Amino acid sequence: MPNNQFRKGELYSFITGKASTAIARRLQKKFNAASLNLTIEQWSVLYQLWKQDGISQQELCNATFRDKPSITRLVDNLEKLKLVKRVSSKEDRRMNMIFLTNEARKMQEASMVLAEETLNEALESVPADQVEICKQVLQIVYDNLK
Amino acid sequence: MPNNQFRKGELYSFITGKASTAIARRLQKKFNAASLNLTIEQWSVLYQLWKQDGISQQELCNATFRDKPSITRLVDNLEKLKLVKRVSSKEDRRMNMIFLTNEARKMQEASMVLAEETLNEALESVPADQVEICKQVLQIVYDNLK
DNA sequence: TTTGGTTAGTTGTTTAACTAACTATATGCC
DNA sequence: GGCATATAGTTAGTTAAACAACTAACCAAA
Repeated sequence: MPNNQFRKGELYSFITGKASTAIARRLQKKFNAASLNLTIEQWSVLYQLWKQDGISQQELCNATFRDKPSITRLVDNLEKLKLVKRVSSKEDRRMNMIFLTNEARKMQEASMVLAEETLNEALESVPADQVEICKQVLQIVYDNLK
Repeated sequence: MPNNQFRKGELYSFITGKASTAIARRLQKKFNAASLNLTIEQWSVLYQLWKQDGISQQELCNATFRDKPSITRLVDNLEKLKLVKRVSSKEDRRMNMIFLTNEARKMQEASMVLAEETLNEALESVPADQVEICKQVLQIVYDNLK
């Protein structure tokens, strides 16, 4: 049974995800305005490290839904900014464990405030139960395509 | 009143839109498998032209939520692929009207079948009313941040 | 008619995504 | 021990996004 409730005209924006783009752009602007010298992509990597420091690049790939070359470059750029450090693992010398610097740790508080602020602005006037349903649908979509 | 029903751990994936990324990646794979030599971004431009041929680059910006440089480059690449043609307007010589070639017109049917197929796969087992709510929430999010 | 502001589009630069091809290390099997 | 295979990460090349600075054309008011 086809589950496609999209009229033709709506197909494009669901596929290309204009809402999440808009959220990312808004957050980026807040970062810039606060002189937080970070891209959203760099922030998404730091975000995982704030949750757990010292994980491997492969674990960052899984956590951020990126492939290995993307993480290599993001870690390159974060290292140039002196926000993370690669430390090769002693147990398995193929692996780099990625560690936050003190400077990166200091950015957590400010950036998380801006991220939550952005979500509040995005979800203004949306009832809580509808946000919950939306989250569930997006999760199922992700799982369906994984 | 804060509307933020996100536990911290979910914040990132809502902001960066892993679901829409997954949809785009799936559709791109279908294009490649079908030897449709198109990126999703190029397809999103053609999609607008299939709806209405001969619109300006500015109208493409609005329709695809992109800025002008992005559309300039996408049209550049589509022109290289001989899928569109720039025709400068006679009424206003600043404007380029973008027209599909015959080759591009031939791609509509096949690519739309793949796009709808992708959406059906993405939304499998999601009840219609929940899809409807999800669409509404994403639209509100977009409008809130516009 | 010219000056100032606006609109349409282009170019340059940086960051990132994706694919494919690659190196180096680890592991498991004979 | 030696070989095949898998895993971790890097490099190269193309496409695209975001931003700033730019050119060209249009338009309106002095």
